Amino acid sequence: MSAGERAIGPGHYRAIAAFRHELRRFLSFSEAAATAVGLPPQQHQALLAVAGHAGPGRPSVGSLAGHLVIAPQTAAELVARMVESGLLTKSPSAADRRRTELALTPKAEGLLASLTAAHLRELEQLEPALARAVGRVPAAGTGD
Amino acid sequence: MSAGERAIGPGHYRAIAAFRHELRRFLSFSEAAATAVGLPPQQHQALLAVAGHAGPGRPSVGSLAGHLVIAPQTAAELVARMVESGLLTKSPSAADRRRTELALTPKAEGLLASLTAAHLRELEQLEPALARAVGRVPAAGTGD
DNA sequence: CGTATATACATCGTAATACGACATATTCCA
DNA sequence: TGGAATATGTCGTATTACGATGTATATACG
Repeated sequence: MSAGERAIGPGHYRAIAAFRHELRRFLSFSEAAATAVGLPPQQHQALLAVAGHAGPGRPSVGSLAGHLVIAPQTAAELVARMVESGLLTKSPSAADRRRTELALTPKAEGLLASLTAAHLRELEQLEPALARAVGRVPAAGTGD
Repeated sequence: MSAGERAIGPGHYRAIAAFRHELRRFLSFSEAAATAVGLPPQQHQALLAVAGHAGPGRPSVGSLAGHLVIAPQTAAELVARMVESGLLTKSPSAADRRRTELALTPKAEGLLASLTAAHLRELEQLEPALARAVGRVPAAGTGD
């Protein structure tokens, strides 16, 4: 075959399907854990993104969207729901008044700490399974 | 602190947030790739699960649900949409007539092969980033 | 300085998908 | 055989995402 083409076979499908299954198991656990404490899954992810924000200062609505890989207006709606339910506070940025800076409320900090502890335990189990699943994905063109 | 408690700190949040961000980037790529060939993301996952089915014989609606970690009736609805659009075929199981066995149509095989080639390329890039992100998650209780 | 353009956030209507509750057909078992 | 369990299907509802669009603020440039 010519350069750039890839031969796909049953081995590829089994390996990638197994990888996706591991991802889904973890995501399913995470959604259930969030729901169990009364938090929609996306709101849990937003709390984590705000608390784990890398740069200096507080994250904005736009940087939250970037971190969650969602459209900016989707992040704005998500934030509005979370302010409404007492999980986030918004404050206009002093440097750029178009921006809204986000911060966790004490209530949100408590929920996030609890959820994160559970996730750390789950991740300790997921890590080997996920690494195994990724490692078993054959290199393209070598795989059935 | 007492046994079983976990001290959660900024390091945990940053590490787990980074891990989730890597997952989201991959999932976002995958959704975009599926959509680009006219396939809803869940239907792409269903094709992969059927093609990568581990056991002997063909997968049923229920085993598809198990693999995708969704409720059985959700899988039944998904399958119905896919049969409607010419991606899957259903046939009653000879051994247990409650079950419906699933198979890909040639059209679906073509789409899946194309998508899988693209995903193999993406996974080659994701693997190190994901492994790095998982590896940076501190052990519970040691983390800020 | 003032206008054009870009950026950040917000609002509204629409679409996709998942689940709970429930229904039906088939199988298993006492 | 009768009843419980299993597999799939149907329907109504809720969540959430996005495109299109609007408004406020910032920036570039002549």
